[in-house]
Amino acid sequence: MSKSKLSREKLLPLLAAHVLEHGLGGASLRPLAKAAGTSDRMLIYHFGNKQALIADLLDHLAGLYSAALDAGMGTARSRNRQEVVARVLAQVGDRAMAPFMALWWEIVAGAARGVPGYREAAEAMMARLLVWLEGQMPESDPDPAGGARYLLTVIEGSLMLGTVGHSRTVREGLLAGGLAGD
Amino acid sequence: MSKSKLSREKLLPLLAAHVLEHGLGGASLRPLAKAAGTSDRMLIYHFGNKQALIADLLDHLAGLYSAALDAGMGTARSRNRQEVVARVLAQVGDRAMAPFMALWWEIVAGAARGVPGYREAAEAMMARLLVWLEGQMPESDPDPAGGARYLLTVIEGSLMLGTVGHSRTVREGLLAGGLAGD
DNA sequence: CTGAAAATGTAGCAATCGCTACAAACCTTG
DNA sequence: CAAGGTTTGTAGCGATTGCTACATTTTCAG
Repeated sequence: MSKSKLSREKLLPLLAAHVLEHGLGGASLRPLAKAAGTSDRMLIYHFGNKQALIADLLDHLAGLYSAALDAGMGTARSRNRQEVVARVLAQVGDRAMAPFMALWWEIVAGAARGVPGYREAAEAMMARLLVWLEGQMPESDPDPAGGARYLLTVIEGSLMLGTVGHSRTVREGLLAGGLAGD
Repeated sequence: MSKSKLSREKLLPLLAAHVLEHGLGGASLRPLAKAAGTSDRMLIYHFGNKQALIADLLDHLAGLYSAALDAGMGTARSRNRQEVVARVLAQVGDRAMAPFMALWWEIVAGAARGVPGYREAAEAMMARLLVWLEGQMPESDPDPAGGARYLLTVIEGSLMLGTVGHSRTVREGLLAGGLAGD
């Protein structure tokens, strides 16, 4: 292991906090370093270059994301798909998750542009979310695997429309699609 | 009118082309100017400052977006919701729309971070897409307005998962949700 | 204790950022 | 043609970018 993996893992949480607050795209070495209590000099020393730093950071953030998911949702099973959608949207739309959401769209944008590492990170995060969603499906569900994929699609669409100011569109759409309580 | 609106509208298509190709976030004045055949000096002269330029540009891009939508889809009505989803995904997932998609996620990311002008642009673009979608609904549909909102949610979720490498998840989800031909 | 390796500070480089000061060219109106 | 506003080129400013050279301190194994 080059350059002591330990130091990097001490730094990552502080870097992640800064990125969650200020965004990923505009993050430059000196502010990042200040947030982590070091110098740009040391960030390069530990991570090699900025791109490697971002890659490590994305990986770390993916871990934080799934941890936040698990922490936020109780273990009680939902009784039907509508309840799954409602609960997930309620949790993920929570204020505490807002920095993650903002970061998430930045990652999606990076993936769409082909920025190195972004698509992999996004894919991993969605895969994790999908597994987690499968665990949230009602016991009585006839097709938990397919249903989870279906709900994931609907939920992500809802989140996007919500961040863009179309919460009302989402509400009416879920109602019409039979995915919201009437 | 300050600084001749005409000049700005001559510039906007060229600026838009550059932004569609190279992204919005990393766009800086000098490359933009070169793409438009001017100098950074003149961009500031015509638009006042970069933020105003971006605002005008977002508005122009929203126009391009809806024009591309209308141009791409024929006038033939779909027979059911599955067909609407399939056709819209086919068109919007087309190669020609890829630059728009990449730009779109950048706009969403900006909206989520509260960058001035982004949320308004995104909201307007989704509103336009929604109207357009309503016009694409099957004549026999029992609830075209609600259905369009529902399909918009599903479609946008599908697009996001697609750009992130989860096309397979989308396929299986649409099938399970009764929104894809079996 | 010693010597090598790891870790860190200080300074700075070339490039780019948005933007501006100044002056010259240009075009319109009288 | 003259005057005055509109448009443009040139040059540059101060700040920031990722990164490096060089020297120094700290740490740890023998």
